Amino acid sequence: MPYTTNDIRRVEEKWQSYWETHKIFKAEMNEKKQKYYVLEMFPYPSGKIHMGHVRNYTIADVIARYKMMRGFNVLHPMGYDAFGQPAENAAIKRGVSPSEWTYKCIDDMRIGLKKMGFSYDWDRELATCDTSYYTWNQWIFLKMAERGLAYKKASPVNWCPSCATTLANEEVIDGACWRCKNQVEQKDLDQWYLKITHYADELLEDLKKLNNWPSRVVAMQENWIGKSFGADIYFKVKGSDAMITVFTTRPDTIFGATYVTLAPEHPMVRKLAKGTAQEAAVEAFIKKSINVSKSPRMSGEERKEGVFTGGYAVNPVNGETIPVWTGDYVLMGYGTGAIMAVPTHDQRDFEFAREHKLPMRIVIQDPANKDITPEQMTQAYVDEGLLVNSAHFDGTPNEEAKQKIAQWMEKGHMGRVSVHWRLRDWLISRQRYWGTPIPMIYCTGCGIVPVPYADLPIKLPENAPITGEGGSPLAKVPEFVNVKCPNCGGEARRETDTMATFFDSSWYFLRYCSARNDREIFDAKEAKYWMPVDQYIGGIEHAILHLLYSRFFTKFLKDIGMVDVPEPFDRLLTQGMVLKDGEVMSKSKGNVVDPDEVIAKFGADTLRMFILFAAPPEDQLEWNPAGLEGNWRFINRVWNSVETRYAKGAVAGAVLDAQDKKLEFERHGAVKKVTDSMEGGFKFNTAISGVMVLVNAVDKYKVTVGNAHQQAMYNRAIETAVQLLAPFIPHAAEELWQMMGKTDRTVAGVAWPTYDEAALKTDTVKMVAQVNGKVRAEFEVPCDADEAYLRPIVLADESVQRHIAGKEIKKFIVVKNKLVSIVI
RNA sequence: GCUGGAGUGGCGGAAUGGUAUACGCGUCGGUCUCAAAAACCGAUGUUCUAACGGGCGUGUGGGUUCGAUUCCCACCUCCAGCACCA
Repeated sequence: MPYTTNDIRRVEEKWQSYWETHKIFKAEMNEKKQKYYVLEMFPYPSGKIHMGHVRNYTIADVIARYKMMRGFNVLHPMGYDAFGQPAENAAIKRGVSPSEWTYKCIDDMRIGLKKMGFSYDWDRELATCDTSYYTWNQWIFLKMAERGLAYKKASPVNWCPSCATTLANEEVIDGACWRCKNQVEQKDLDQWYLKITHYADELLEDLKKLNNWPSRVVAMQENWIGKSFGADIYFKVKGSDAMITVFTTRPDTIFGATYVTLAPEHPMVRKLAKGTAQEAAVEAFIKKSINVSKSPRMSGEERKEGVFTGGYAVNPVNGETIPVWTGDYVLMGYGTGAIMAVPTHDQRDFEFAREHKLPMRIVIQDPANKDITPEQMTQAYVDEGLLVNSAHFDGTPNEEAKQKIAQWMEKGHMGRVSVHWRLRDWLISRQRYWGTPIPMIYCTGCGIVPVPYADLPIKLPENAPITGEGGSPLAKVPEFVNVKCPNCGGEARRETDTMATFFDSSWYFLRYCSARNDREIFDAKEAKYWMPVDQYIGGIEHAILHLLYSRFFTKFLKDIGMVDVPEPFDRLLTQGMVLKDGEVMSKSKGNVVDPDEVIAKFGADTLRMFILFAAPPEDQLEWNPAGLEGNWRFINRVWNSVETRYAKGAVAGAVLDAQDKKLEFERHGAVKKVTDSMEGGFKFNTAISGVMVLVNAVDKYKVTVGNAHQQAMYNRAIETAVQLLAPFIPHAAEELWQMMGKTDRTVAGVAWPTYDEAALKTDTVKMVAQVNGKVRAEFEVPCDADEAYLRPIVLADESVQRHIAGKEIKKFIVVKNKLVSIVI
């Protein structure tokens, strides 16, 4: 009887319900047991689960089940990243409330997750839009505000006119909104920021601890934080007391500075131009540069535009007077918004200088081209060399001069050694409804007053008009806005901005540690036990922001004594995309495969197995219906083997014949292979192939009718195969386990099989002989045979003889149990 | 440009110094059947040869080694991320 579609449905429903009612996967703190925390990046509840979710969570589930069989106390929770804009869009489009829409989606997702048979502790399920969760967002915000890490600042922000909201720098991609792809504008607004830069050094330093993260993720974070060493240099403005501070990573080139360039937004630009012939030109240039959204300015392909400001500055190291320009290739947001231009040794300065006919001076000599003049240069010389035209530094190697000149300037008050970062503070204000209200109050008398902790939570009002236009919906709810000042009792207004949703996902892994705690954010003792997350699994798209923010929050919560780990995620696995016909599966491309349909036909086990077997977890996975059927066939073969050839109660004898030994060899070998594949970085594809090899051997093993010994040998081998398959195809494994009469425990709770090295040793071994690196013959020889034994046998071989052909043997190399290499 | 990764049969992939292509898919042949499907058995890198046997073969070119998919050097191609960050 094959494993029919009806069997699949019956078996899968049976075991899903068994696991749930018996709370097989409930996690409880137990100091005596070693814990293992497996976590997948929780989903945004937008509807049903898709193949990307299925892959992500199947990977996590196999790890969780495997670790449980290995005896760990496993925490494997699930929840929903439930605040966000799609809920508001749905509200506008369909007239349902964001809350109603979101909870409906959560219900749909939960059904999909349960159908896959994932081993979650459902008692810890959470949704970030629940008041019981976002209360603690507000708590964290207030704690940060107390320490000056949450602050309000008027500043130019990225404004998406289509979404009518501000965006973090991270949410602007090539000058467009990451969500709606419309052009982003610059606008001055009062906004809340989190001071992530306070942790810049720690966030960078501690990357060294993340040895079990993919190197590219670490590299991306390093890049994003962007620490640059160099010097700030002070240029006096000619004819005034004003000063321009520039930042450079190349203080060794200071004697080659032939002009200074300011970002168009730099406050000195207008001051310098005032009253000069350049005033009108400068004004026009500022207008043009600032109004143009960031994208063309940042694209790097544009010609470098700029104008002379009309002012001059003095190079502090040589007293030289040089012109001050403003140019669009200098960014206000990095460094000091001002640079010293050294066209001979910086490609951007070189292009700008050529474009605007500015002077150049060589200060680092190209050893291969010593006599070149600036006029002959076709590009900046940016490699190493000795300093020239640099007063008493002439002849110094430039790498050495970087430090020497910076220190010399610092001593002479011409500048100072400095460090600048790319990382900026995190803008979290959103003019949106479906998010956590920021717990702040504006009082005309007292100014900005934090909501007292006792007044939390500040609940989202249910009746806010959501139109997608005209700013924050909360501002249109008078009962929400109008409030008494907690300080003086006078009339006051609530903050109507909500928090960016990345805030919610920056600490949810901590909430899972005690998800039902209604007295505090989480139980510190539970967090101490469960943290850090041992294995985190998710998409590469979160390599920078989500992971950086989570690391930031963990460091903050450590500083206030809530957690004791410096980093939240010990190991990180970034799973690859699911493709169909070479393209990423997506609704917009119309090439999605619905997990539900696959489950209906082949079952969740087959789907799980296909996804794990078809590619290593980090690689892209090409959807392949034929492969899926192959995996279904395999499950069927195992099912048939148990159903038709397994017989309970057989007892093995003590003596093993050659066939028995071969089977035991395969059985122990498979345990080793699967265990090694799991331990060595979760190579599920090779783990599964290991079980397939065993099943092939089991099928070949012959049981003579009535031979109890052989029956017992057979039983043992197929039992091991089912155990090894339990993490991968849990439903079928449970059913087979039961069919084999193992009713005292579920296979999910049974111990992972072990192997015996002795069983992997055979009496004889096949060896090959190479002559000059080419295989010429095969031999069956006793295990561990040495050269004295092998030499006469190998040399007597006809094929070996032919290839030696009377020539002198220079070397005779024996690699134990593998090969003999003869060199002639 | 910078950073990270990858290049192996018809396809997904395996092997991290020792018989390249495990395992699966596909294809071909066979058994069973009135027939088909399913299932099972066998073959399957390429090339020369009637056969026995041999040559070639892991992106390209070098190197180290008795032996290289694996280590080293140079290059090519592709993918991903960042990008006028001074």
